[in-house]
Amino acid sequence: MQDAGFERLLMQWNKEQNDRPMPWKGEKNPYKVWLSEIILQQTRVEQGWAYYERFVKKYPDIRLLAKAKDEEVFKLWEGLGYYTRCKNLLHTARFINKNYKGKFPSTYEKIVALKGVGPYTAAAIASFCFDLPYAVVDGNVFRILSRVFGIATPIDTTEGKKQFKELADKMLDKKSPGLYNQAIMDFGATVCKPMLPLCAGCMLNKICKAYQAATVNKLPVKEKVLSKKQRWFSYFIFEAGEKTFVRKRTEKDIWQNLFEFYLIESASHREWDKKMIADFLKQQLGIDSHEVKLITTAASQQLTHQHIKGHFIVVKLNNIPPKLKTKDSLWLSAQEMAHLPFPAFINQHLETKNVQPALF
DNA sequence: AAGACGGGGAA
DNA sequence: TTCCCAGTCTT
Repeated sequence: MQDAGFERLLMQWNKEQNDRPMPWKGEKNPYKVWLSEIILQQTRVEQGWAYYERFVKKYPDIRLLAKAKDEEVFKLWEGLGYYTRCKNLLHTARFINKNYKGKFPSTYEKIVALKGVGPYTAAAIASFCFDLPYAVVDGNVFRILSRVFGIATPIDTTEGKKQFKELADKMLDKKSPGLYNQAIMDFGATVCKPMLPLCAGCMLNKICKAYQAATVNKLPVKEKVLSKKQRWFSYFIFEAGEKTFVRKRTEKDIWQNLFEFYLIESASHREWDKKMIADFLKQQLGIDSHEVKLITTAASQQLTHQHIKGHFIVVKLNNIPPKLKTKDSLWLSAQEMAHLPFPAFINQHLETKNVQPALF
């Protein structure tokens, strides 16, 4: 395939027009680059920015991160999503601290072997920190290459991934891989954007196949359509004295390692009134005496593959029922709870003051 | 090869 | 609402 000076034009754009400041830009410290790349996986720069700064401030080096308590790190990650990233972050920090004496590995093979580090992240670290010739292939690169070279191969297929990776490797500026990788991602984020790309003023529009064919908004091609699962969560917030019932989500599901209240899940909408609550508490938990303080209106949150809806029901108890004294249950004060990470779905309820009691 | 995994911003 | 984001891991 004719490259038509893609690399030269991209680097020219970078030199003349790229003005995109980011806290990790130009960073050579592999710990900080690694941290930023993990935070930025499937996450917008604007969303990850403040998280990166908080992490660097709290854990200036990998040793301090390795020695931190799990809950403390998860609390700092709270709200960022994809929480296995946080789990792997801690695992890898401790792994490097123990096995590499705190020194970040400097070869691609060793970097890509780290938990939570795939081909993209390894290429980013290797090129930014060690000037190794590995091309990053992220969402920006798929989009730019498919448009500039007019490639309609679906990017979410094995064949597509292979084709774009080969092209990306071919285009890479082997003399300055770090600069090139930074440039192509900045270009994708600021010019060759997913929606409303700035084609008119684009320095590459003369060589861009999609621009010439007016197919920019058709590329890149994705084959799969994602289906969404509907779930309904009824959260009972049990309060006994100053303590609230809380448990850790350990099952293989969303929000693993985060905390929550007592959960009843149903496949579809479930409405509660005082009588249903009384029956449920009596039959399932052996609770005789209680006071329903609040039944919220439906709360809702969109996730990528799921749509979560549900109620929060605040119930005041006179004492802690035996059935809620299991091994995985915690009864905590508000202050203790404040140190724990919760899903955004729950935090949005906790922070919302406009919860209005349902009529009952 | 397909599915799972969050949350938020923009259109 | 839908799409997509500096992807990776599991099944």
